[in-house]
Amino acid sequence: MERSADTALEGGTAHPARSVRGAAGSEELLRLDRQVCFALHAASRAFDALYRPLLGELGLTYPQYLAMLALWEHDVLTVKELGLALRLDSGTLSPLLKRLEAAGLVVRERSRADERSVSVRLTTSGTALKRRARVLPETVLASTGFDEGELTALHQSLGRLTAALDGATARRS
Amino acid sequence: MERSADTALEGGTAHPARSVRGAAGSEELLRLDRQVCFALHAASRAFDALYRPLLGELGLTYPQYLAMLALWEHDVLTVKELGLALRLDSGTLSPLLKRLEAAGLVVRERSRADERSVSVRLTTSGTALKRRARVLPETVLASTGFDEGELTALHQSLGRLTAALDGATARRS
DNA sequence: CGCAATTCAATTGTGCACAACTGAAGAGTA
DNA sequence: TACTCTTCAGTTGTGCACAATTGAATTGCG
Repeated sequence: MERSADTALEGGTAHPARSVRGAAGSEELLRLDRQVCFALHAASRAFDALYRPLLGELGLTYPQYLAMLALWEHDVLTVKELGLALRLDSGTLSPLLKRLEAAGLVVRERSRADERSVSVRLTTSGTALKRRARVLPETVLASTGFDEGELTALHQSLGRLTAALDGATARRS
Repeated sequence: MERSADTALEGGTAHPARSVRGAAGSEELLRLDRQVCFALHAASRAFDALYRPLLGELGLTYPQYLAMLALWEHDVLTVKELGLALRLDSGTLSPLLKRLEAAGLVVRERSRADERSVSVRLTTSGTALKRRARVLPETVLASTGFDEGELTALHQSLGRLTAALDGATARRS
């Protein structure tokens, strides 16, 4: 007897779909398929999976692509500024930028003005890569199957969600 | 002269907000703040930051919590089934489950029926942890500031997005 | 001025995530 | 039955992410 995992985990009948509103038991609230955070996590990884081969042709990982996006807009940024833009700390950015530098896309140098900070600047090669990246957004956009309105709504929704979560985290600490 | 990173990166005036609809230049499409994938990525990390201290009290990381959610629903699952539920492969799950086993929350054993697969089963301690986890969903829900309707809409939107991206990734490979 | 507090980038340690691969076990077929 | 194909979990290597710490540079305050 072979019981497919899909049947067991997706179409399962053990937990009848109770009305969404009203006081759902804590039993219901702990269901995996009720967790928005998991849906978010899954969507993020699905995006990553789609981007991975496309970015691979450019020699970039997804977080490296995000850093390049910021640099294509600003040409030169300190590690601190990049961290604010990408919501990443130096522990993540330092090795990432080191790899971008090894790939010849950026150069890093300590600012003369403030010797504590490090400026990250695009090289000619890094600037040139922008041209090859231009096709990416449309390719990915098409893959979502979303129209402009849906996408905007989702984007705004995510923005508010992130702000609310940030606020809650800050209040807690 | 001190120019705050926020001014430079968030409120920047270098790129006037063009109408969302219509043919935006590729220049516009590469803007970091236009990337839904980045908004998703950021929201996911914001969730993680909120969960981290709460889960820390239970001795769990966020992915470990997701695995426990699946197990609290099913008591016993193979690594394969868990991977389908969480969208993770054995390369991620094997060490994660090893840590859960070291923490005494689960036991792993080769199935007698099929010696290839490994069953993951909750221990008494693992089952008991569920009671302490019950408060989490409501705490987190409250932090989002979203009402039931918004949350459901977001959840559904993410579901469709993930399915579409999965489809596109599959067609490409 | 001089010293404490802060800022900034880097490092270390832990854990997640995926690709590529390994090896064992089962399934299907000539 | 014997052979191949597939399935499953685990390992290795690379890279992201964060906490905690370090050390240098700057700022602020007495």
